[in-house]
Amino acid sequence: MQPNAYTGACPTRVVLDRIADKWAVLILGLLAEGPMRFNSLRRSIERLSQKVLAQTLRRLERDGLLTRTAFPTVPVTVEYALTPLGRTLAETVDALRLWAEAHITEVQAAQRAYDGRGLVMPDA
Amino acid sequence: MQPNAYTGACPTRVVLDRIADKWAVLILGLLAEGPMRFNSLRRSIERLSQKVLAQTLRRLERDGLLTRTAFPTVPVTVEYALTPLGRTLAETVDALRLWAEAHITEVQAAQRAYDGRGLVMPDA
DNA sequence: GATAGCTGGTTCCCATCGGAAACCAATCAC
DNA sequence: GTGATTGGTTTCCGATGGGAACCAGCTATC
Repeated sequence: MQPNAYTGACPTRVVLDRIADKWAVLILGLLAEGPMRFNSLRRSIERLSQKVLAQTLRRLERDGLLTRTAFPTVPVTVEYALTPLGRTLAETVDALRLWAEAHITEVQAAQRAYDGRGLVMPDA
Repeated sequence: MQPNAYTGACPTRVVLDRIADKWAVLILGLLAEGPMRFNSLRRSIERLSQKVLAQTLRRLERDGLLTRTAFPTVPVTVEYALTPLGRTLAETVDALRLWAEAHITEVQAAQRAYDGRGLVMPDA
């Protein structure tokens, strides 16, 4: 049996749900440039709360995409780094972020055109 | 000013949040092969509810990624098709799905290893 | 002629999730 | 002793997500 994300029971769904995530994309994009520490990540990604950062990091660690290393310094230092597997994914998801940054103008123009048609808008 | 997804106020965030979405990835992947109708999409993507499909489609339409065309047949026929902009995105997000399908085995192995360490697991 | 089925949705309700803020231990600088 | 650092966890509440039911309008079947 080969994986097929369109099949509901396929475990690929779970993985896709994890990596098709705004915060995971941004975290992997940063770690692609080198290892980083918890608070450094938090300060680099605006509006990302500690709770969600911790959750996302632990899930990515569980999926074998990054490693968590704690150094017994004082205060404790924790470093997050991509695994080889994570590095292959980082290239893929970074393309998503780059697409968004490259086409934001076109998307915003489309939104204005859509909203101007006097229809009910999905959300703000 | 150039777009930067790491800045909280950047509109890129909103776009990234929309395209870094499990259902959007699967929908765009199907539409890349040609236009499809509402119920055809619904049947092709298992466990996707009507409500979420309708929501996702309308947001993608608002963002200028796909077009919605209703034909006055009986019963009414509604066709969804990618725009040129949506086509550029579809290639990018399809890479995500393909990554998930290609590396699912490694991810599952990592999960078993992580869970076997006797730690608290993030979730099931 | 009543029932079931198709089309493409919308609405209701509840569980889950996300985010803000508070709290934590331990240690250092002032 | 007061404040700041480290890397989190806990609490609380509002937003979000998904399942199921419902809708109109027409057709095909029994």
